[in-house]
Amino acid sequence: MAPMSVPVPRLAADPIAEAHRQWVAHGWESAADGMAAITSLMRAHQIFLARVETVLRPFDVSFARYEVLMLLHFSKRGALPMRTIGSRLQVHQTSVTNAVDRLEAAHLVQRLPHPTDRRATLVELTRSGRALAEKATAALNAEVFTDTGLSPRAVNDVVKTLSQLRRSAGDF
Amino acid sequence: MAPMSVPVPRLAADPIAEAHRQWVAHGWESAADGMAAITSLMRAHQIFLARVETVLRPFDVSFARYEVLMLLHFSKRGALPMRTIGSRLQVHQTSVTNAVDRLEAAHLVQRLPHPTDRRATLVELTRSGRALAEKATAALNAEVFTDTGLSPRAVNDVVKTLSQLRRSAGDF
DNA sequence: GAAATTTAGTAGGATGTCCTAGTATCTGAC
DNA sequence: GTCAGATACTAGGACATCCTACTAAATTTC
Repeated sequence: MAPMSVPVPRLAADPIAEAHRQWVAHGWESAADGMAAITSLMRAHQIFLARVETVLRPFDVSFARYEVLMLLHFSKRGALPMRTIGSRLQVHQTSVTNAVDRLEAAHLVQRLPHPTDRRATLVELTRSGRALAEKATAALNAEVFTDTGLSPRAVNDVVKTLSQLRRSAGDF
Repeated sequence: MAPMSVPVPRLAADPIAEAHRQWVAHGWESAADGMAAITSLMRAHQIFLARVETVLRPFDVSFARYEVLMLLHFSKRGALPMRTIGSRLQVHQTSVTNAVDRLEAAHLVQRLPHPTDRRATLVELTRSGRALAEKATAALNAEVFTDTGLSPRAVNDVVKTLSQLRRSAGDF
């Protein structure tokens, strides 16, 4: 942190506003707003992912693996087929294989044969996996989710707008 | 695409709305909205990144490398120090090194010694790099940015809300 | 009932991101 | 002027994501 007596250096203008101006200057008015929206999304994602990963680091899980744990935590039996995990989280099967490999190595989940479909594999939360999910959630709630840096109204707007977007993209 | 006579299979409910319900059910009301907002952001990011990468694939550049090209394209001399690229794009120096390595291998940019600071390296857009930036932008404008799947009003709201957020996160 | 197709999961590889560590150079305090 | 600390960049490694290709098992078709 800079001492208070030292003026904070002038930061450059918002790079996205700058890009928007460039888009307009090049005659791409009709795409400028969309470009700004998508670029904003990319940056906001980066910012929040970093925050979340920082909070999760002491628990030795990534956000991707945390999402798997929570999905299992919320399921009736604490177990789901790999494939189901992939569709709920909207990630590629191979990403699920990767995440489950690591979770299993950390004894947070365990692979079990599916009782009726021998192609499928069930992923089951272990006792320590469930405990970790709860502790990590408490930390995320306290340190990230409760105060996102946006007003409650803005938070709601973001959720609504993006859910409209996800729906139009076939997310659900 | 499914023929019109075949009913579209019932998709599961929105997974984020479902997670929100779970959060509330577990007594985490004060964090539920923030969780939903951040999770929505993650999904929206994933959706748009995939769209953008699909459009850029024929040009053999990723979105990360495209951003570097555009930054150089918009600079006065078509050249910037590595470090400047990193701060403008808000990515780690090593990510810049990685992107520039690949862009240079594709002859889209070229590394030059900095005239006054021998520690620094200038990255300069080549003729073909500039041409590619223009063609890729035309494709992105036409296929992604002009129609994001959101209303113009929603697009503006997203930009405004997220810029407030980026500012509070120190993004500019 | 057998063959073709679809589905579930894994393996290997590419890309992008970050982190830590290391080298070279510049800056500023003394 | 020297030397300590800051700054610019690269190297190597950990993760996460996707893609293509492959095996095994279930389902559909005929």
